[in-house]
Amino acid sequence: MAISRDEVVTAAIDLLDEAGLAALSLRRLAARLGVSAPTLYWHVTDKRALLDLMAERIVGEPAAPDAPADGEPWWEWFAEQARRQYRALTSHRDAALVVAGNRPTTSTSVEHIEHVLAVLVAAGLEPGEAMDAVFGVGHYVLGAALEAQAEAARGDTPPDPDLVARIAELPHLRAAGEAGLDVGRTFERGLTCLIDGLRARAESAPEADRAPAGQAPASQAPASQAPASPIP
Amino acid sequence: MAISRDEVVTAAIDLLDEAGLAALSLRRLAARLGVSAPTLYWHVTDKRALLDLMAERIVGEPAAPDAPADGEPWWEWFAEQARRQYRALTSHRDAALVVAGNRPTTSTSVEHIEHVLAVLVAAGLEPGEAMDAVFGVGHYVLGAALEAQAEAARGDTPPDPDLVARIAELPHLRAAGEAGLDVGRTFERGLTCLIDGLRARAESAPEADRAPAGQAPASQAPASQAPASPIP
DNA sequence: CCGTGACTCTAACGCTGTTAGAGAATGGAG
DNA sequence: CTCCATTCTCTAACAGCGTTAGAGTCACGG
Repeated sequence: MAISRDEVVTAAIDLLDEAGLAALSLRRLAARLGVSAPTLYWHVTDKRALLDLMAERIVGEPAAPDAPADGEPWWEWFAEQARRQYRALTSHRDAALVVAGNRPTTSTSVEHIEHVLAVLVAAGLEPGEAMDAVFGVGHYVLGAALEAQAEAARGDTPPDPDLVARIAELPHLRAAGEAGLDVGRTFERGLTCLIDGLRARAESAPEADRAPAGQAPASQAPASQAPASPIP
Repeated sequence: MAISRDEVVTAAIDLLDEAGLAALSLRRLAARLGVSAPTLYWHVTDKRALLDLMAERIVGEPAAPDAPADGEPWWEWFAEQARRQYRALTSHRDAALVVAGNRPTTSTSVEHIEHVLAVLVAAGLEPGEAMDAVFGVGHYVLGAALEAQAEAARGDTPPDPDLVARIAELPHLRAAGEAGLDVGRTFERGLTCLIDGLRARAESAPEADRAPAGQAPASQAPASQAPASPIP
């Protein structure tokens, strides 16, 4: 019947979605493919290598535009890239853990990174700064996705009553709890801060370095109006 | 001889440092304690629970000051909190992975979070915003530590020559590579962006909410002078 | 018709987390 | 001193894991 490597990876991601990372064993994966466990070793060198392939496919899923659309400011476009990655990581169960444990420097995405760097350099950043910005946003997105899924995995477990009692005693913590916690909003707010800071750095660079790419000069402090995303 | 739970956790962290997370098995840990493997189940309910305890101790290690020192701006103090956590996570091998996979809402740290919230609220943030700021910085720190340790774990493996050849063809990526990559500097730059963005948000809040805590009004755009850390 | 490569199989190894249940030490009560 | 309960540790064993060795099947080109 001859299964292919892509089928193995696809089935592995399906199994991940259904049962989670802890239950992703080669024997179960093989059973799902109607095959014996050692057979998988013909298609994949290792379980580790399989996880690498899964991570590569998961982060490679979102087909992101390589540059801002006409009239779109670079920072909004950059924030959208981050949101896309966040969605990719949170749309599969435990995907953030899979990506975190495995090498993220996939060879196929190298061209895409180049395009992102081009946009950031055109916005006024040094190449090294642009690289650090890509990494920095990547770290933030990964950490946020990780935590979001960790909380989702807790889910059923009821919160420690002693803990909630102690929280109720502490005024700021209680006020924050009453304001409601939403992981999506938390992600958006942090992303906004990060990109606002990046924007300030880019705009403080000498004007000569900058291509007139974006528009809307935004001569004031960047965060005070029109942040990357209008979350109240 | 009667070993204690704290001894188990200590030995587990020592073993983690020496051998890494993959080699942290209950049998090896028991052998190091001069004890049989099932004995550990009297001190700890689960391996999962042991990892939780390890995570709790690791993130609880840095004894951070609960408020800015006299004359210290809140943003520098806040950045220092983040650096402390980053150092805690990177000073033990695979510590970021241990923390990532386990519940971070430790009951002992709840008072410390309250103090951080108090400082951020005094700086002009709403309680919900302050909570999101704590989470956001936490996500960033975790992601950065994760990636730093993943790269450290690669270490020996030589980079794919085909990949470096492709990178050499792409101008911005090559320029970024020539500028040199340093995970510490990447972390600092991202942290600066995040905190600058946060600072802008705090300062755009109505003045009435703010206690006259910090100083140095910084009436200009926050990022352009004296960012949280002076990395060139 | 035969060989060669692609693909799959069974059997097994050493390791893992975890449980059952039996023992040794210790310390307070009668 | 004896007895009992608690605390702590042990051996034996289970099911499952990733992984290797090596033999077997099947299609296809010469």
